Amino acid sequence: MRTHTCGELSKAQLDQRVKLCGWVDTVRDHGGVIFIDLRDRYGLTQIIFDPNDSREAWDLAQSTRGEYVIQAEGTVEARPAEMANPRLATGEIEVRCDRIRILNKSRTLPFPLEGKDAEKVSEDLRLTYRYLDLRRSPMQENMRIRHRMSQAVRNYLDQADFTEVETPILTKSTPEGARDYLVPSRVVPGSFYALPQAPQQYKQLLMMAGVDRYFQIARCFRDEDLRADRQPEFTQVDIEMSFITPEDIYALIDGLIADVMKAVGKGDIQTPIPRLSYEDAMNRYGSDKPDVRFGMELVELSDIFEETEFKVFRQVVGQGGAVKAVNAKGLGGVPIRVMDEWTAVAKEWGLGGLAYIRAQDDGEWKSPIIKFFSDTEKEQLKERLAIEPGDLVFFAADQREVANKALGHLRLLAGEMAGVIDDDQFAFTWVTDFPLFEVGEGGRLISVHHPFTAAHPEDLALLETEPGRMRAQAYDIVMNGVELGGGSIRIHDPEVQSRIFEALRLPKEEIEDRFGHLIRALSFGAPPHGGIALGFDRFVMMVAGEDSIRDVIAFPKTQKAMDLMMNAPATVDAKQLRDVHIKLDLIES
RNA sequence: GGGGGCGUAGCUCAAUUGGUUAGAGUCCCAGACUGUCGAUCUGGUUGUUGCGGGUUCGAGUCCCGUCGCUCCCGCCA
Repeated sequence: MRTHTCGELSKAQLDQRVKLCGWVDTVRDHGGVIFIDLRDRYGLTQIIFDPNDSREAWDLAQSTRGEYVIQAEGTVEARPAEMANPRLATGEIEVRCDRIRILNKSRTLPFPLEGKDAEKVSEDLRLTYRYLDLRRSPMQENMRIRHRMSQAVRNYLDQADFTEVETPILTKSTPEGARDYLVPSRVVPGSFYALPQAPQQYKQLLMMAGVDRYFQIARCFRDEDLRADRQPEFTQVDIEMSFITPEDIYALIDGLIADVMKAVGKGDIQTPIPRLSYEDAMNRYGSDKPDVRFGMELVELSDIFEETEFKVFRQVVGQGGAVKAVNAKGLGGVPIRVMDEWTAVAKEWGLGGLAYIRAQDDGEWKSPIIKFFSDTEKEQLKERLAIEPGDLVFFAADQREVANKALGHLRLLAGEMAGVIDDDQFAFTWVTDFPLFEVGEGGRLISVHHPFTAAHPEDLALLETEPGRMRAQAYDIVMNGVELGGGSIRIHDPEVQSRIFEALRLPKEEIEDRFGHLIRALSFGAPPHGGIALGFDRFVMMVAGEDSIRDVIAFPKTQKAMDLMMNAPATVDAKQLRDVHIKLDLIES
């Protein structure tokens, strides 16, 4: 139907007879000559119709409207120099057409695809007519970026001798973790499959199968509430390897990220990617996913205030808590109103309040608490925080975890306000040595990563005594303050695995029922193994410079997990329900 | 489950802090125009102010409920 695409013609094809197909982007009708911008995925080409060339074609051209699909035939001509359009790749030429076929008409679109309003169209409209939204060039570009990234991942892992294996979508519900999406069984009444939250157990079983190096670009499903970076179905680059230590994972992923970033033209990533222990990340950045594009690190001050006159600080230190602060360089001039907002944020994250010092340009400190500080304390503060005129210092005094987290959030606000976060920079970091357990309600242990995670070799002995202090052989990869992925070395000893399940206080029957196959598999010569999973949608989102993964997923769902285009989920026929043995008794009408 | 924001013409937004007949740009329709590329010019059509109640002489505006979209907390091993 076409000899060329709308993106490829140039002076190289001068005087050639060509056929183009595409969508009518805009029509500029001058009464005589008519200009049409013809668009396809590859670009935009100006085609012109002159009544003197073909009255018939000119008439048809005049009847076209936006988004009509046409085929046009004509000759490639150079534009006069002053008529060239430097903003178009094809801007030096145009196609003088004497034939046109209208392949399909289009109703007026429910929203504009181009122009100043196109970027602001409400998202529910875009989602209802997603196929139209996807015609927009930013969306086309996002789909291309995603494609290039997945290709780069496949190439890299293929060259590293990985085998891509598909694992089941219809699988089994496991306790803990996210809520499962369930699929009723027709053949076994009253039984349900679950869609995988991740191919976790399958990939470990593949190691026991001797696959040695597995990967999958895997769809995962979690029935939890949505966010800008969370969809009910999402994609992971899922990786597992045998006979490895964390170092092997770091090296592999460093290389993978560098390759992928290169493939999308985002330059050279410095490898090895720097590492931070979980403890350091929390102490220095107040987050397990630190944005390391800027400084403003958290500074320890507890020792300075052990015996201070300022009661609030002294008591916190006396009770084993921490006094810490951040020097938000150059923000000394922020209005009190902002400090009030930040105080509210501080309280949301558990602080009693937010003390601060504003170092004025003349060097004088303004602060509600400074009167309590001795000269020595002030001197130590100034030195340790490197306070200069024009700086803003804010303090947190609380239990160490609370102070860290609160300052971590405030640090991000401060960095943003100071304009020190470079949107074009991509800063990766590993966070290592996560704790194995966190302590939940009633002292109950919960796996921080998942219950198959191996403990740090030195810490296994603490399992029955101080499990809360155990470190895991678990790691996250973080990009610009966003958790890109995480993984761990897995337990390969069935006895250790059983001890962990017991420590998690899972009932014996449940362990057998839900994890029996895994423990059994471990007992048949399971190799030491470990892996990682990367959140592919987030990765693409960051590279594409979007704020939501919805913009890098072709057909995403709304915050209520609805597909507005397909109108899913939806009710089904009574017969379909009978087939799967389901009766809708609990729905209140 | 909780907190915040938004909902007015096909689209993007106004509408004097309760006051006459709800406007603008754009899109769309018609006409004019042979070098535009956000074409231009002239004219025209377009409203259940998300929905349902309430207060009031009077509601886009205030109150209650509800629906939808969105951001966040909880949740997401």
